[in-house]
Amino acid sequence: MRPRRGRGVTILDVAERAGVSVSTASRALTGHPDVSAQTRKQVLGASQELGYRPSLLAQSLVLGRTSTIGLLVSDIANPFYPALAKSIEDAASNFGYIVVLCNTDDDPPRSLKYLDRLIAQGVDGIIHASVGEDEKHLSLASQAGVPVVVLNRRPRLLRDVDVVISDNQKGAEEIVTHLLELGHRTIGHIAGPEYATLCEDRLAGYRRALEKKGIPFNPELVVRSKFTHEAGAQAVQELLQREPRTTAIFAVNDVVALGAMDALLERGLEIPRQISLVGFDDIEISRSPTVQLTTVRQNLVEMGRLGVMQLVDAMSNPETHQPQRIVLEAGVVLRNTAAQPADIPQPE
Amino acid sequence: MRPRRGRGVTILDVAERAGVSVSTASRALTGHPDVSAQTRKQVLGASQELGYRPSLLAQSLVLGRTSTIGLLVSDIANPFYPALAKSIEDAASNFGYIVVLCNTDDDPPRSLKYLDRLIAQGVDGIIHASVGEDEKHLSLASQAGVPVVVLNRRPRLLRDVDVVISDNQKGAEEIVTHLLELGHRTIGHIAGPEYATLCEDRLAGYRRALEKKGIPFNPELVVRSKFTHEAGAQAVQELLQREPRTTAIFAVNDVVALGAMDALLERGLEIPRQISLVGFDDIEISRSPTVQLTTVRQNLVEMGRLGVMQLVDAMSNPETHQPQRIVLEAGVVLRNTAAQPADIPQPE
DNA sequence: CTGAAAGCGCTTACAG
DNA sequence: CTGAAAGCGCTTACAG
Repeated sequence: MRPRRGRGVTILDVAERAGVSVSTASRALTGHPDVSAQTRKQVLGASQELGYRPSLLAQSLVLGRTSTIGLLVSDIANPFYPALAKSIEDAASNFGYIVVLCNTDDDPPRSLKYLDRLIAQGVDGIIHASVGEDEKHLSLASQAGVPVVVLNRRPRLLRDVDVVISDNQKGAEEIVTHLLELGHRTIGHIAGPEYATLCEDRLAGYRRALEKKGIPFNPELVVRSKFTHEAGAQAVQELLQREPRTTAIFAVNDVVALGAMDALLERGLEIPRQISLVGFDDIEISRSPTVQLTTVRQNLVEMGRLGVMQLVDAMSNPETHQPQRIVLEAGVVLRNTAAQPADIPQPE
Repeated sequence: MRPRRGRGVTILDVAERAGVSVSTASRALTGHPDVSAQTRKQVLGASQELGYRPSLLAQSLVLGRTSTIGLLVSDIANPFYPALAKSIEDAASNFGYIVVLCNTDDDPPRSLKYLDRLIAQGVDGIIHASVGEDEKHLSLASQAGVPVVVLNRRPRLLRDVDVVISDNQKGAEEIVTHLLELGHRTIGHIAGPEYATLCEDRLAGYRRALEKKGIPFNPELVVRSKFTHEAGAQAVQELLQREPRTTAIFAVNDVVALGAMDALLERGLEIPRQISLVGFDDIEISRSPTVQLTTVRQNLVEMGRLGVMQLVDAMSNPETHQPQRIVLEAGVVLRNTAAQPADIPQPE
C-alpha cells in the first residue's frame, strides 16, 4: 500500500528535516513573526527540498474556512451565464477564492441537493444565480451560517441575503416604450415562467409602458415560455396564432428572442420590416453582425463583480456585514431588429 | 463568540443525544452493517432531530478523498466551453463529484497557480481542457498522484494521462476537401497559435487536403490568430491583404470564423456568394438560422462525458487504470457559408 | 454489537 | 523564540 496522496510530504516531514517541532515548522511556514530568522530559513529550506505542499483540507478543518465559494446557475450552457460565471470566477480568484460550479437546471430538488452538498463541503459563501423555485432551500445556507448573495432575482421572502439585480421593470418599460414610439400598437410579450420574479418585473414594465400610452392591456398578447431557444420559437407561433396582427414582440430575454427570431424567419417574416423583435440581457450573440438584436443591456460583468464584493464582505465580516440590495441600471441598446411597423399586412 | 459554522452540530452531539459512543454513531450514520437495528434507529433519530450534517471536510481528511474534481478551461465565456463544461458537470454529478471551475486564460502561470491550488485542496482528479503552454505544469498533478484527463489537446510529452480528442487532422482535411470539390483553389487558413496541438493538426489536415489534390501549399495563405472573435476579424483582413484572390477561408475554429464573418460582412462581401467561410467545432451559435456556418462538428457532449468516465475510472482504480487516448470522429456539417466560387472578382 | 483510542494534517493557545 | 498538547470533525482497526 502506497501512501494515499502521492509522496505525501506532511508538515511532520518538514519539521523533522529542519530539526524543529511541528509547531515551529507551522509558524515558520505561515509567516508567524515569533520565529527566529535562522529557524525560518531552515524550515523553508526543508519545505523546498521536500516539495512540501500544505494540505488545504487540514487547514480548512482547523481554520474553519475553505476559501471556496459555491456558484449555482441554471445552466452554464445557456449563453446568459458564461459571462456572469467568468466575471465571478475572476473576481473570486482575486480574493483567493475558488469556485464550485453547479447547474441547477432550475430544478428545485437539484438545487437543494447542491446547496446541501456545498454547505456540508464547507464553502465559505454561496452565489445563487439560478431562478428556479428554490428560495426556501436557500434558508438552509443562512441557517448554517453561510452567507448568500442572490444574483438576477428578487427574493420573495428571504431577508438577510445580498441581492444584485438589474432594474428589470424599468428596462422593460423602456424598451416597450421604444416600440410604442416607433408606432407599434399590437405588441406581443413572450413572458417567462411565473415563478421567476424577473419575469414578473419585466411583464410589469411592459404593462406600465402600455398604460402610460393609454393602451389597454390585452392578456391574449402575453404568452408564457420557458427560458430556452426552442420555447421561444414555440411561443412565437402561439402568439401569432392568437393575434396575427402583432407587429412587434418583446421577449423576456435574448435567448428566447433568438428562438423567436428563428421561428419568424422560418415563417418567412422579415425582421424588422414585417415584424419587430426585441429582447433583454444583451448577451454576446445578440451583438453579432448577423443578429443585431435590439435589446436591454444587463451589465453581467458588473453584476458578477459586485456579487463577489458583497459576498467577500459578508464572509470577512460576518458580524457587521449589512446585506444590501444593489440595483443596476439596464438601458435599451438600439440595433437592427426594431423599426416602424409596416402598413403591409402579413403574408399568407 | 458564536461557533464558527452555524449551530455546529457535530457527530458528538448526535452520539450524546442517542446515548452511544461517537464510533457507534459514525457506524450507524454511514450504514455500517454491524449496528443493531435499535441503535441505528436511535442514532438516525437523533441526527434528524438535531439537523446534523456531517462535515465533508473532516470526512475528506480521514478518507483521503474529497469527491471533487478540478476543471481547467481557457475561458468559460468563450462559447466553445460552456457545452463541454455542462456535460462534464452533469456526468461528474452523476458519480457524486462536484466540479471546481478554473479559467486559465491560456496563461501558463495562471494554470500553474490553479493546478497547485487544486492539488493542495485535494481534488480527486483534474480535467484539463485549456490549450495554453502549460503541459509541464500538469506533471505536478501526476507527481502528486492526482489523475488527469486531457480534453481537446494532444499532449506532446506527457504520458500516463488520459486523452479525449477529436480527429482534428481528419476533420480539417475533410472540410478543406469539401472546399476544393466546390472548385476553390485559393483557400486561406486562419490558423491558431502554434503552441496548441489542435491547431497544428488542423493545419496539417489543410495541407494534406491540398496535397492530395496536387495543389502547392502557399504559406502566404496561412495567417496565425488567437482564439478570439476579434483576432479572427483581424486575421481575415491580413489574409485578404496578402491574397485578395482568396475565394474561401478555413478558420481554425468557429469563434474565429465568426469574427472573420464579421469582418467579411463589414467589407461588404457576401457569404458564400463572393467568398466561402468554414470553421471547426460546431458551437451552438454556428447553428443559428442567421449564421448557418458550414463547419466540422466536434461532439463536445461526448467529449465531456467520456472524459469524466475515464477520470472516474482512474480515481476509482488508481492501481489498475490504464490511461487511454480516445479519438472522436469529427465530420463536416454542411450549411450555408460555403458554395462554389464566383467568377466575379471581388469588389473595389 | 459497542467503545476507547489512534490518526487524517494541520494551527494555536499555553507554558517555558 | 520554541515545544508539548489539545483540538478541528470525522473514521476505523483493535479489543472486548
